[in-house]
Amino acid sequence: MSDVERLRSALSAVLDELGIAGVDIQLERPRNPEHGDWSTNVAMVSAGRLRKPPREVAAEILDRLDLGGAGVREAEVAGPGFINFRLTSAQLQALLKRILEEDEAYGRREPESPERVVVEFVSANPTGPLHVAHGRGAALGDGIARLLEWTGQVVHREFYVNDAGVQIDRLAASVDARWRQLQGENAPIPESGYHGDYVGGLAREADEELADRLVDASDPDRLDLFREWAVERLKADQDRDLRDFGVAFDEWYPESRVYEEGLIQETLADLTGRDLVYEADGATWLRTTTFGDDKDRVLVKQDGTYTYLVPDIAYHREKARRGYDLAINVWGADHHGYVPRMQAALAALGLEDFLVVEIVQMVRILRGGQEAKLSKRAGDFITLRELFEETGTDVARYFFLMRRGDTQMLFDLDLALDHSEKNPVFKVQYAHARMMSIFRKGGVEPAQRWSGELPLDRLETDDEQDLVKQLARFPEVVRRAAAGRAPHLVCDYLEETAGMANGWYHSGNPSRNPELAVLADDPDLREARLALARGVRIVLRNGLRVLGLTAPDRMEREEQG
RNA sequence: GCGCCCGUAGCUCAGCUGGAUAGAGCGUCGGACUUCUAAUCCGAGGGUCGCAGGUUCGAAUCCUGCCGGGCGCGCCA
Repeated sequence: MSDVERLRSALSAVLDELGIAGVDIQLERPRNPEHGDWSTNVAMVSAGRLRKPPREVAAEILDRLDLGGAGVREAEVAGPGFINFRLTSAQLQALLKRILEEDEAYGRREPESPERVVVEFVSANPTGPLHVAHGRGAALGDGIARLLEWTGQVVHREFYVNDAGVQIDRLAASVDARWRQLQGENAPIPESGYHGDYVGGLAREADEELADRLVDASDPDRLDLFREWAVERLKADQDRDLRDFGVAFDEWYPESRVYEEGLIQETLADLTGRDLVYEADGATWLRTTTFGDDKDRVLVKQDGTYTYLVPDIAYHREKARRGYDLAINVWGADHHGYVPRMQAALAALGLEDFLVVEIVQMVRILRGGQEAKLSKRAGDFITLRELFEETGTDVARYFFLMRRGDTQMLFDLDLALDHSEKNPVFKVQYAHARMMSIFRKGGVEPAQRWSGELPLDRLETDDEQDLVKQLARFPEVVRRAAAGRAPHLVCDYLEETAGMANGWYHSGNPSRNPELAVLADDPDLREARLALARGVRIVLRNGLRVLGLTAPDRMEREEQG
């Protein structure tokens, strides 16, 4: 049982005695250390029900509380009626022991009934290289997936491949135009086509790989060849870019499968059966307004073709049929207006609350204080690969994750390329490497699991006790980040933890304060501090893993010149 | 015009299921420093939380209205 849980159950018992069971017990860690390790507002919340002033209620609660049993050293009524608690040092030692015992599992949880969650992200059209905005979606989607895994959910990472739409026709036409140019024809790329330099490269490669099949092909056959070849080729490129970025999908679900497996007809029949479809103006409409959309939506256009909504509904209906409890989609900001109609359509199928959409806002890249936009390769955007090859994958991922996904972000390339501790990624990784360095220096095997008794009562300084409390917060940070699908909370926590650990380490610089050094002469003190260093190491490593970053044993010095 | 997101220190951003004196990093300023290999460390200054109302014992946080910025509002995808 953790420190909070002990305290919570003790408080709960008292509330029972007072006849106000069921009051929501909020325990929080006060910002101000003078307010103790834990603080609760239960007295203020229940003052109304007891018809007594909050401070009086607080005093009464304290009177009945079994402090020792709750792992509390002292408690006090403060301010308008807060009750502040300070933990016993035995309780602090127990917290650290738990970290050392759980080691690689510290911060993980295993719920009784795990949910099956499909996280769909990136889902870029296979019409060109991935750019930085896709990178943010990739980092965030994978970060959310990892958080859910750490909280015990069963996660499936899925990429929806739009291989059947108009965009693909345009891609094929663009490659075809480039190919005909190679044959000496005057064949301009269609206005609505793809004009990036990479299309020329595709045409040349297709010419080599498909050579003989192209020569005799009719115009429509050649377009089909290009369509099929280019989609496979670009999909493979995207997959390679993502893997090199540390993101691996469990499944690439092609839109064409929705058609091939007859899901369109099934879905339309399902909706029609629910009396939610009607004909008007020569088109077929879905009554999404019944489910909160601001207007009804067309399913089948006047010309008899489907709107993009149809395959999308069919696809998400299929996700539910595949047995997932929850679908999380990470979408670009340009699709946010699409969320209400999609959710309305799913609600129409009895799938309300099945789909959660996380919106990823735009990324601007800042280099040398100026906004960078141009890329030689892609024409009008910076590719994801260009970015992470320049900064390294750890840095790029972290920078995307350290901001909330739903706000626009400025990606400061100068800071990303800075290898000092100004760069938050390196600050955290240095702190980890620093602990590993101490282990090497101290002749300790870091992988070895802790067992037996440790003289943890020797951790007496404020820095040390604060650090233990900080490490104890980690599981709660993971839980909150997962619940809010907000990896940036983990980044904030890691930076704070690294800062505290670095401060602790530096204060023990042997040239200044040898008595504070981790590797102290006193064997017990040394052992206790090494245990704390190991706790720091565990939390930083696990935190970096949650984010999908490496936790280096040592930092490589930059090459000269 | 309507909808969504945003507006917090010079800059980039946390904090937003209401809680005690609003935080971090960078930059600035002032001191130290050559190691427990570690590309430094310590400290200081810096805010009408866009504006105005409202709810509340208590509002950066919730509600309303403005102002400013971004995005979206197709029988396009």
